Amino acid sequence: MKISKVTIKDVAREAGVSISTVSNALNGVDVLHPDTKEHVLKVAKRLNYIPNLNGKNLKSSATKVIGLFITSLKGPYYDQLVDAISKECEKFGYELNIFITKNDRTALSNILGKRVDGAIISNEFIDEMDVLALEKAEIPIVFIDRERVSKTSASVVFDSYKGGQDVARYLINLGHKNIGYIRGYDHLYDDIERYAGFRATLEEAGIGFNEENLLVGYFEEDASFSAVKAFVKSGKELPDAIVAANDLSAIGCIKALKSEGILVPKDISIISFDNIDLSEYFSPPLTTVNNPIIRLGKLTVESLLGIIQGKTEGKLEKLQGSLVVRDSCSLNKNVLIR
Amino acid sequence: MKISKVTIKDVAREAGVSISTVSNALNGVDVLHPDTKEHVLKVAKRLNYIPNLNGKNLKSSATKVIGLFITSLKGPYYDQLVDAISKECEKFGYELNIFITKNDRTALSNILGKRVDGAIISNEFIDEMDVLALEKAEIPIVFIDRERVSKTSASVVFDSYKGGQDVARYLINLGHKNIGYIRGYDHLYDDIERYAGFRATLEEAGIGFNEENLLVGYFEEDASFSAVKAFVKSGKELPDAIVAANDLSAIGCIKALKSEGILVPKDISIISFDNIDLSEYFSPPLTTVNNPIIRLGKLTVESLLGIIQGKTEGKLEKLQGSLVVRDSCSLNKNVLIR
DNA sequence: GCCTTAGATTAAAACGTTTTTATTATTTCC
DNA sequence: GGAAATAATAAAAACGTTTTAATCTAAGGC
Repeated sequence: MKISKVTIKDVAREAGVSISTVSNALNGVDVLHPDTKEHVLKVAKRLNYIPNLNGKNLKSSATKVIGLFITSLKGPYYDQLVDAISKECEKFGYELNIFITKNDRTALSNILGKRVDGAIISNEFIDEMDVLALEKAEIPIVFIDRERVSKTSASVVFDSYKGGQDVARYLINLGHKNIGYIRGYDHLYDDIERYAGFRATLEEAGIGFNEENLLVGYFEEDASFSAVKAFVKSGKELPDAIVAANDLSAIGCIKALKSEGILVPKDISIISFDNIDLSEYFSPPLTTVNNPIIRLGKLTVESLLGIIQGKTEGKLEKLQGSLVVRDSCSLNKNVLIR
Repeated sequence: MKISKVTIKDVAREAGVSISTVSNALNGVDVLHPDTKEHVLKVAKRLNYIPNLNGKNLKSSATKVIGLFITSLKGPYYDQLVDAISKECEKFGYELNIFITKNDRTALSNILGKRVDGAIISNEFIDEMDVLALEKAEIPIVFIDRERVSKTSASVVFDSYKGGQDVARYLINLGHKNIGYIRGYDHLYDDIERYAGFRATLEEAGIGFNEENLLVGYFEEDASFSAVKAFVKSGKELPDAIVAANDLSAIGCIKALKSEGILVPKDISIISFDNIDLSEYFSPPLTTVNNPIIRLGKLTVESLLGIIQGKTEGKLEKLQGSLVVRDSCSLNKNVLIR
């Protein structure tokens, strides 16, 4: 049934040489007579020989592949991130291998199971203990969802805390005092940091936060839509402004408001994070904190390759964003009147 | 430097049994005394043993992973597709492993190099000869970018030809005669089929096509924007309607027109393919052909697993879409006047 | 109590490579 | 022209598993 696969042995037999010679010819170890090398290569090609990677990686454990372990690829944020990472890997001659997984075991088993030379991890489900195991095994890793540094593991993150501060300050400067917040997932680095920065800044400014105005949108458009819709329907007093944990949430939020006849930014200001492409041509164009996703992706790969090649040790890099002002926020009406 | 990895041998030594016993215990081969099994498992856990996948797959070549070989993940279309595929794999206990590659060699080498049990291929760069090699090797494969069937390879495609016919008929019924077209990539199945269906329908209706109205937008928003912008700037007579090869192209097209003061659908009708989420809330909401992406993804995985498990042979499945009428098309003004 | 059988475990072969070491053939040196 | 160095190739060990075949021990059968 199963067609017998052509192995290095077959090539050796067909070419009339030993398997070591074939291996050397194929891997460019410059020790062979040019004629034999050429001959072997020709035979290998004729037989359509393709090396078994399991055999190969079993012996010489450099796979030349880096693994990206991520919980989801959905949405424009990951689009950009993955694209940047992929391009950068290609540039350096590494293969990228993406694993979508919420299950930390598949990550562990693929990383420690030596299918990759190094890993990029954006997977909050890998818990502290497993991270420790990875560090102990001294496998090159870059985290983009947590701050974690060792000799062989680095972190590249967006300075979300600073982002949270920025949006809070911006809204405060516009005269807003009653500010709501739509969180994403409260176990995610970016969500935690953004919210923390926001709250801290409010506190510094002596402005209170009404816990009733804290919604949850799971970084998604639909969930945010529902949450906001429900809030409005409940008849509670609307805040002057709302911070959304990411642009997608802001979009869901604005759509919900719109469906209830509430206008942005006239009746309420909305501000968010990421600056995805869509935020520019959504109506209204979103005021948002630019997240340098592409640079983050590039740096991640560079950092990882540095560790893999033994050139650098793990370190923490925190990338700064900047506020992109568009049309979704306006001065507080009360301030205007005053 | 490199920390020595714990292998099955270490577990065996520590547990005071042979490596075969460890292997049997770990893989649930029911031949061991329950007590030994339990003991071995406990030791393995204590040592944090994780099997080397290369060693494992070298011997017993069932990897329980399926590979997705795809040229790009960018854009909402692939978002949905990959998400559907991923969920379906998980459902059946298979690991999904995504390779972004324009380079057919990495695909070939990973598939024939036995890192996967089967492959889903959406990669036009894999040429006919290599496809033949894959079929000859009898490796389970499902193509979603071409029609190709053998005992171990299947195809699941969207009926793009029919889609092309549908949009053409719809525009003709609205009274349009001078119709333009924005193609994607003319080596891609969906692009070829859509355009062919469109042209054939025009011909049947006795309506000519002006080759000057054929633009190229590479399935992207930006490229389409530029192409349309250039067309308008050139001063050529605008068609009554334009078919865009996908929604993203339509969006770029509409934005370009808008920037030149041309209104959709008042001045010109735009129709496209895919029905991505965005098409609903873009302004104007797009009239487009619904592409059952999620069903396509599910069917792909089911089909592949059927082949892997030897239950089914390869077959061709062609999924039908349907026109979703929104606001980007209108009756031809000339018809109205008449 | 001996022989067979079943149950439990182990030893050894195999998977397809790379790499280290060994072998053979050729050249260089004086 | 023989020893030593060099070049070219091959043999064998190793990587970490699974699996097949072999061994050992205890249990039954008579």
